[in-house]
Amino acid sequence: MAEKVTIATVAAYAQVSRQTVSNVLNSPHIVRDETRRRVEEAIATLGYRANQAARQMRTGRSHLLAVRIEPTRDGINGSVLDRFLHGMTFAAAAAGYRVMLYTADDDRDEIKTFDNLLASYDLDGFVLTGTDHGDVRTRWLAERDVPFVTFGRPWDAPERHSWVDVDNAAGTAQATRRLIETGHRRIAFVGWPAGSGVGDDRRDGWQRTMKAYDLDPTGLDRGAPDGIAQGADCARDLLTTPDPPTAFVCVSDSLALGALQAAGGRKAVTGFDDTPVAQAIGLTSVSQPLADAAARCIDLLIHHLDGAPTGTHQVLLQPSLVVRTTA
Amino acid sequence: MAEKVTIATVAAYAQVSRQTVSNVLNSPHIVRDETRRRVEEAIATLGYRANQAARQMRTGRSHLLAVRIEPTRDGINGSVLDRFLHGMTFAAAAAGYRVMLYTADDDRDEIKTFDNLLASYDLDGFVLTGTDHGDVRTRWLAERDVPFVTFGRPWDAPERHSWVDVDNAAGTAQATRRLIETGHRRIAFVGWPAGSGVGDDRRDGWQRTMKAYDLDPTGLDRGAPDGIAQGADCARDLLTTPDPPTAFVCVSDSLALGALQAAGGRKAVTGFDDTPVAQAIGLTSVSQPLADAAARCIDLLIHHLDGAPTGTHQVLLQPSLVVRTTA
DNA sequence: TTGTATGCGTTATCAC
DNA sequence: GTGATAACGCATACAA
Repeated sequence: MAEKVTIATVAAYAQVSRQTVSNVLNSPHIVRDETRRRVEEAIATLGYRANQAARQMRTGRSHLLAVRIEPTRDGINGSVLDRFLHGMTFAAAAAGYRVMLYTADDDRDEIKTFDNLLASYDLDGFVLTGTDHGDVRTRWLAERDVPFVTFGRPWDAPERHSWVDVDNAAGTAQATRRLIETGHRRIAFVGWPAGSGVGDDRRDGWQRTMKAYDLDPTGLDRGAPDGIAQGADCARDLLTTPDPPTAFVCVSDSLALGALQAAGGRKAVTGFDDTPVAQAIGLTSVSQPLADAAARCIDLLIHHLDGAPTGTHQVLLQPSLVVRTTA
Repeated sequence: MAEKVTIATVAAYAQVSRQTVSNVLNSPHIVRDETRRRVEEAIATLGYRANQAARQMRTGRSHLLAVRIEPTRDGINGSVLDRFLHGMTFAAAAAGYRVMLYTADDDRDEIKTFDNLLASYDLDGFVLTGTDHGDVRTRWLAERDVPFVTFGRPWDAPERHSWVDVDNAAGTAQATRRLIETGHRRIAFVGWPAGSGVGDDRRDGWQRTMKAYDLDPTGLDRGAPDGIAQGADCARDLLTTPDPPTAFVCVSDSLALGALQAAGGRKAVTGFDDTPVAQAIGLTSVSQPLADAAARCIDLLIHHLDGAPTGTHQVLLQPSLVVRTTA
């Protein structure tokens, strides 16, 4: 292991005081050019890197951001978080921050973890993936003035805090439009039961587009919990109606896969999230710009950290339709 | 925000010196029972948690572990890392450690990141997922006495460092046996090109099992880079031979999916990794005990950190075959 | 512009 | 068994 090189080491090497080294690092403009060059050269030669722990003790900032990692829930949607995490880590590193992981069983447990993380590691901020109606976690954080950004907007109060989200409605609208343009008229929607902000938003996009083209969505709407079997059930149910649909816009790749199986491949189907499953079976799906979303989350969070803590910011990103063989 | 509660706060509340509080935390046995109880009560009442930054400055240990997060490579295998990360984070937290993420483009870049992380954050150790022949990363870490554990064994020198791995050969052996027991005799292997430790190991499991049952594997072995199209190509190639196989043991779910498509669903197929794709389409696949593997990695790493740095440890875990509809 | 002194919260060394 | 003191590496107010 290389010797530990501190500010003192650099100072001695560059023949200046420790303070001057600190100035070069934190307020370069107040140091004379020639001195600064000498110090910078010493830093490079010695390979000096500031010790975060010491810096944190002094400044109270850890340069650490936290995000929760969830167990792959229903299996099919796990890669979404994966891509988001990678994007976050990359963007954070570019800004001089690091990402720390934590797990939690539920909201109450997560709040307990917030408390621990804050007390022990002095975390600078949190990125929450997803938020519910009346989220207790965001309230807890806000009450304590802990900086945070959510990926997913708060449905009950859009401007309460900063968030980044994908325009879900635009995604399903795009899928619906594509189906209409390729000749379909009876286009069904296989979604989640009403009540989830994201699901309702995606339903809206389908419904509005249908109406915009003077197509009647009545009776073409089904809702079920996420899952392949549920998607198949919904599709079968729709196919047995008097005037059955010729295409399905689905709220997730899981439901889409089910619909695809039920339809025997003879109907057009679109999914949502562009998961590996969609890529594997050639399912046309709405793709979220996850790396971009992650980067914007980091941007917003760091903006909160660095700049004035005044006001919140919202970012709405556009998804894109990845056309494959099923639509 | 609650007031900052330090050792001094606790000491004042419990009417003892700061040092006594520290003793209660680090060497409880040398403190008188009654005093210890009083201090512990104060800690609980005040909700005191040790400040990691300060502790780290003194002890040189950050209680931080790092792991690399990779961009979902070929799409289909992303969830494996996801599950592993969750398991790591969970196990680490239980032992009082936290997991930090980093990204890297290649080995050289990763080593640079090691250096930065070590210098800036005083990381306690690394978990590397996967290791190649003559891995420069493990050499770099070993040379500097940085504790690390790999998930995946070093193929060139099995006992050079501590690792946790899954018995790949046992996995394909199990799949092959299952196919033999259900009546198949011509069982092909769709693998990766020779040279990758993992791929060769999985091929061995198939080959050995065939021979154990007096079945001739000659001519039933194909190798291709990972991918659905490649799997389909291999399967088609095998199916046009004079005595075509009736079943395919595949080295990955991607290749298995391709084989499945090429065989038109009329042949038995098994995959490897039990990815969401396998779950979605009902593909029989070998499942790795990822949460367990992650926990063992953490165990080994912390053992290195706490205990004597003498000797290395190896853990080989058994995979299990998840039987679905394709075999 | 540069140098000096001080404290962040913790633990280790030493007297008591 | 307990309490004072120093030190970890850094950044800031202040004096030179």
